[in-house]
Amino acid sequence: MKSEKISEAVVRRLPVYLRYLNALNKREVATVSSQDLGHRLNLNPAQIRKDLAYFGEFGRKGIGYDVTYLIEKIRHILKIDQQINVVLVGAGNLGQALSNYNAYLKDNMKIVAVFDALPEKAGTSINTLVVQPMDQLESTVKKKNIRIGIITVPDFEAQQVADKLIESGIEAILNFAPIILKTPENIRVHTTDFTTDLLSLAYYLEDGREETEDDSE
Amino acid sequence: MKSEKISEAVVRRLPVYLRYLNALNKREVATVSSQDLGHRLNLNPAQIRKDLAYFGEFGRKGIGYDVTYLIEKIRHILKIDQQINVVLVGAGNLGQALSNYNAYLKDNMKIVAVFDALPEKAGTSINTLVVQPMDQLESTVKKKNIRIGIITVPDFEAQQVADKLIESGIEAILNFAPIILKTPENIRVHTTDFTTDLLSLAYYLEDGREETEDDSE
DNA sequence: TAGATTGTTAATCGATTAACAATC
DNA sequence: TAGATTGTTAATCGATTAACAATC
Repeated sequence: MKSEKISEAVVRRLPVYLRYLNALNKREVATVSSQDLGHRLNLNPAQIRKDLAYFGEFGRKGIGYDVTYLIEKIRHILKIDQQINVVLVGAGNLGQALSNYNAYLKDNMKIVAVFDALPEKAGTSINTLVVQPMDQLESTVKKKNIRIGIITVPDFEAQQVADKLIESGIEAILNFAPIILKTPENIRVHTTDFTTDLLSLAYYLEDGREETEDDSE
Repeated sequence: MKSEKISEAVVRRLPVYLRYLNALNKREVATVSSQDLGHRLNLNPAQIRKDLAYFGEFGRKGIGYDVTYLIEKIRHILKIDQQINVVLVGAGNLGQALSNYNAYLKDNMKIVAVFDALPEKAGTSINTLVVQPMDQLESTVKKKNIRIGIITVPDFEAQQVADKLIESGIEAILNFAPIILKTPENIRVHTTDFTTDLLSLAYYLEDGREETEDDSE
């Protein structure tokens, strides 16, 4: 166990480990080696061992990692050994799609409220949740102890919504609008942008141009 | 202009540059410096210059970059100076949400067909597109010259759908299912996973534990 | 004991940033 | 000419991978 700063790359691999460990657990596999994990997840075994070692000594030499124990540890590291409540702002198709993931997120994260800026959306239902108007955001965030906000509104509304979320006391934001949010530095923001993903994929298309095809990977 | 291999990090920044350049263009800003761009996009100006320099000399010393010229160049690099046709498989909420982005993607990428594995979905409509059954995939991909596939099916179907897409002649895949697809190495795959994003955000929550808060960033 | 596998240090690799001559 | 800004090389930083002693 060392007290180095943990890079974001490491943190983003933890949920990937967790997912596969959960699958192993379901199959009642008791133990897994960094070798196995690496092979399955296309990662270097040394990297996996190093990632985990940032947080403690979870394995046993000669044996590997106990699956249920490691699950427990990663859940603790990710702070999802307690339920984390999430609010979603933007009750459009994307918001609706994401709220379907609640089942997947049984790892103790849960979307517990949905808001929309359009007053006429208020009162409609998304899955089991009733869409609320924005003026109830702060009170609901506080009442339900909501700590993470998801933004699925059009880009021109996103900054305003982010501001309101932060004002309401949210600690982290997952932003689906294709803009760079201005936020205080104690608020963690991840932006995930479908169009960026898709446009960058086009780069890798083969085509009739004189590109050198030394794309070694 | 050098002929080094371009890293994925560089390629993923190009659409980000493009988006902001388009915004500048709309505002009829003629010229932009790496300084300006960096400030707006939270990137180091040297990095922006270096990224662009991989592909050519697009700027003018003492002046900066001509906005419309740079847009043209980046569009060419990303290969979206021609229309790229995209197929979406999985007509659920997420598929529907993504098909709404067609308007955004006016940069010459377009979702031109939607498929679903469930026979009863066939014939229903998503935006202006009629959902087709899977057995029409290959013929449609060929007929419409579709080159990229988006997978928005449940995780247990994703590998199968990927196989079919590849068989049909697709060159790249954007995968929204939380699994690691096995694909031939000439097929480019980007996986984007909502649950990974959300779980990794939880790590950054402040809480009552003895975490050292040297999270310097 | 022999074989397997961890945790960790050292080596490598790659990406970001700084610096600056060239030049508009 | 003076000021601004590029393109590019060199320096720095950080992340990944290899190697191996410790040990189950």
